[in-house]
Amino acid sequence: MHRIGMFSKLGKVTIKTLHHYDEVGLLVPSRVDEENGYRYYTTDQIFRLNEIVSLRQMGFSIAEISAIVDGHNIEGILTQRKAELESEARNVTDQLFRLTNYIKEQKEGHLMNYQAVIKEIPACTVYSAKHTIPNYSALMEVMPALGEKVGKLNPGLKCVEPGYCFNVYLDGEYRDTDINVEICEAVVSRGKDGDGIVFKDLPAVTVVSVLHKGAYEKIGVAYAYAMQWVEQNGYRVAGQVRESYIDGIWNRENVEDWLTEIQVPAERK
Amino acid sequence: MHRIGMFSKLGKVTIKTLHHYDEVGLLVPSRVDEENGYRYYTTDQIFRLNEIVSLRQMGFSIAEISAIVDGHNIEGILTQRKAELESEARNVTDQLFRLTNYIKEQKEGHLMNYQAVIKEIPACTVYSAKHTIPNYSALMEVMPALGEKVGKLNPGLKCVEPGYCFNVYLDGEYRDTDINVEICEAVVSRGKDGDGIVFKDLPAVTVVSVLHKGAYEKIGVAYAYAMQWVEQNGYRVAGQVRESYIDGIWNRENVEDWLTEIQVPAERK
DNA sequence: CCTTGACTCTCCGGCTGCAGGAGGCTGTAG
DNA sequence: CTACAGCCTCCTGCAGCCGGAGAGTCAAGG
Repeated sequence: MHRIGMFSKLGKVTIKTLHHYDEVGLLVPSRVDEENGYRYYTTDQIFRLNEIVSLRQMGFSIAEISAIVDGHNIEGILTQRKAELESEARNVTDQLFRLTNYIKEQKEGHLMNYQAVIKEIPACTVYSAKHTIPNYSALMEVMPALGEKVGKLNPGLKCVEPGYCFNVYLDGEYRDTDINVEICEAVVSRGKDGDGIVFKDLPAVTVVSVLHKGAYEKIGVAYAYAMQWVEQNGYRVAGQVRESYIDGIWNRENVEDWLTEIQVPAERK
Repeated sequence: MHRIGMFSKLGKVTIKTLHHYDEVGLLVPSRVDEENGYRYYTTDQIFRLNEIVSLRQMGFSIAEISAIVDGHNIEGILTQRKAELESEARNVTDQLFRLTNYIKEQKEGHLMNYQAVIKEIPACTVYSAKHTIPNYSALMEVMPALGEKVGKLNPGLKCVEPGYCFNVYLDGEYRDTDINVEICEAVVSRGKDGDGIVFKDLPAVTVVSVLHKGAYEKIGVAYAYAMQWVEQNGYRVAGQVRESYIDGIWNRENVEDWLTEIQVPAERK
């Protein structure tokens, strides 16, 4: 029989840890003196302790270890932990990727105009319409007109708050004339289709998001940054890029205050 | 100006998170209504939020992010985080290795007689003596005799508690006759060398530890297990193996109760 | 026999980054 | 006028211990 200090040296764990394992019932001393509360352990309990330490070194939680040493659902717990570890491994590699990239950007003296963030866009219902417009500035005429048309077709239809209105450029290449674009705006419920307007339910999607502030002319840089980020950080483009309008002419006078978000659907390579 | 709910949707973070960032001063609303305490955020603050989210996705702590966005010691924090991540990556790979192995052992129906654990053996002072003994059972005569000899040479010298007494087999191959062995026992302080006895200060060392219970005859299996474990889990033997005696004939009558620990100094490959 | 010092006990608080919930005020739409 | 959503401020909890306070215990030395 060893007192706790001796036992802690034998097993090379701290007294606090032994206290804790006692408290949660994972490793209960074989005898506790009723008078003074001293804990006494047998040499044999080293085995149990060793098993616990071994499992903790594989990253199992106390609850899981309790189940394992009691023989409950061992296989399930092991395979689950394995899956967890694999996902952890992916995460760490990802973080390392991003960090390395970030450090490189810093060193290159990039002005860090852009910050890429991974986001989950929730599922939503949108109305959409495809247009061919002569040039980019024509967008600002088409969009309000489309809003009105939808309003007439579906009186009382409401957009979501905050607004989520985005375009998808359908051309396979860059064009500054005769641009094929699909305009989408999120609404709270479906409405009637018609007159080129179609309602759709979009699933949730993971995107790489890059914010762009200011005039639309320079938005190409934000696109470039987003695409490069996706490539350099081990992702792959997994859908159509959305250009979402947060602030614009409708609520800001000053062009410098306009705010646009590039959303690139992405998944891990 | 957006209220907190709106802003949380814009940035795709929870209200709780925004509360928290406000509390720790990382992202303070640009205006707080004095009457009702409502928080108001500007659209511009999305940028700051984005930067914070981006850094959190790389695994920085709140304190580190505060320092980074305030421009304090950016480079140091980044490189430190990188080192952390690299060590995390190694850890996860290690755990995965061990777990995979453990699962395999389970499936093979191994009786799980042994459990390997990584331990840190603290630095200690030992006396040691090299012997050539005719066979293994002779050990049990040599060891007590050695203890007495040391005691005479250094009266009052004390061993550490709990005892740490181990052998190192010096032969490059297995032998069951004329065995070269070094006997070591940890003591609280140095003493006089002499008569084949040498005091040494051993540095701390990381070992893979395997416990063996019962007679010494079958200890070979424990050795085999330990060595195999080292190999299969991505480690490399980094020193002489120690065979440490925890319980034995001196305190247990029953051979079944004897307890020995194989300590294989190991380092990551 | 008394003191000292090493051990042990039981609370209690803290760490990280929020989440969840209670209880109560606010603001707007019907 | 009444819902009802939205917001506020506490307070607690999580996981696995660590650190410390305050107090009792035990064996050895003077």
